[in-house]
Amino acid sequence: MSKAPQRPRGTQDIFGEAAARFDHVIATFNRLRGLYGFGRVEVPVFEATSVFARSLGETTDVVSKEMYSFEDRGGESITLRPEFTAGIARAYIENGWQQHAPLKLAAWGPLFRYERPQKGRFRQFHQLDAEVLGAAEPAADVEVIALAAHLLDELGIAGDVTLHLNTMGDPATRSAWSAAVAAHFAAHRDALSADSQRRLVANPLRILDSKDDGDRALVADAPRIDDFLTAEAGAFFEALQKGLQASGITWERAPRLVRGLDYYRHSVFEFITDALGAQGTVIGGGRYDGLIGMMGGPETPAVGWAGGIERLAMLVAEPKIGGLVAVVADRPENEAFAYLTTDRLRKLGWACEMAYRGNAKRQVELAKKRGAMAILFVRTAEEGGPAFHVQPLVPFFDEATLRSAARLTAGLDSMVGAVSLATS
RNA sequence: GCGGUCGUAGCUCAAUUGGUUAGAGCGCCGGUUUGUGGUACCGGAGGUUGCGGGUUCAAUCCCCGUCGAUCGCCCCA
Repeated sequence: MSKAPQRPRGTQDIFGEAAARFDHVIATFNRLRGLYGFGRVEVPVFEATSVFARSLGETTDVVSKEMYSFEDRGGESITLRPEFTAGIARAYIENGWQQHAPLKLAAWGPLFRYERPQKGRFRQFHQLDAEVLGAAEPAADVEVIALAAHLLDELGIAGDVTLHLNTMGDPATRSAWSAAVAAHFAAHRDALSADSQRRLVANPLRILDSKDDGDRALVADAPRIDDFLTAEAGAFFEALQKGLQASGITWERAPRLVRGLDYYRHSVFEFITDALGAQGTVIGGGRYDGLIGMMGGPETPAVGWAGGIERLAMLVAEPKIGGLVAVVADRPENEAFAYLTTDRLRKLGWACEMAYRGNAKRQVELAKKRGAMAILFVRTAEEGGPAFHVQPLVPFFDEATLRSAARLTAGLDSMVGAVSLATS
């Protein structure tokens, strides 16, 4: 047992009901992003380390300790993608996608971060991602947020999740506010927790979401960004809120919600639930007008979000699994008819399966255990062709469904000859 | 990186203050019964108690380490 291979820490084998939830989240996302005109984009799962290192700037902890980086055989430093945005930005620059701007893109897939696992936090995890590149208008922010809100609604979890919204303003706003916040906390340095004294040097804005009770008192009368907004930044935030309101989206103003990296501008938002403990952010995003320019591309405004598939999957209701029609040959000599029936059913769009082994009785038992919707017994009619007996197993396997089955057998009729349909 | 809790059949869990051949349900395999079929009964397989070391006459239980899981902190792109 101990010699058997064990999956690496923080990875998961997703199966059964959990896999069905996972799948449901992705399917819903794919459907909705189509409704909003977001095209699918595929970018590499690994990139040159510099792609992520640059987008993360000098956040040394993140770059040095929390990325899966290694040297390939050519001696190049490679990193497993810890986020989508940097790779998409790289692709945008490299392929000259500015010709397509404004470009609406969607992606989903695995991401990797070398972190201590917690509830809803893994080393290989999966995210949905939606980005609008090359649009400076607040309408783009409205649209990506609307997509996120719609997704939560379709997943049936909108009631558990709150949209927290803030603005970082433009660069002038941000630097003025940031400096004021730093000055405020510096003036009360001795009252800050040890962690926050460290933040004061590394990233003062992060003190705003400290969990320390003592810090919170100081945070309460920290300078507010609203007092530093330039006319332009204020107008942008105003337009965003008007757009959201007109779209029927509700939100909570979160004046202390921030992004540490300074290429973020204007909108910052997170959809948060309290149903998942400390890892309550289910979708997070914002506008990152400074990123593409910083990575060496043309100055390009952009806005987007990413959502944790695992976290979303934990919140969705149990999807109904199964629902197959089990085809059972009453006797071995009916197997050929059963194969034919199964084939026809599938080509007519019915989900169905035949058991691999066991006699008819056993197959019935297993079909029931597996949650089949109905059992279709294939028999031999007195005239020699196949005869069928339908046994519904679930309440919603109703008359319409039975009629469809009748139509199926009618189709078989022309192929096989004499057919009789027996229903109970 | 730091701290708390946890780790016993395939799964969910038991096992009196450390005490003899570590149990049950479900699942799995086989049989009987039933017979348009989810039944009931009988039997069977399956564990070096995560792994390694220590204390003890004796360890699932106590101690140390390690690997995982879980909850929180740090971090959060």
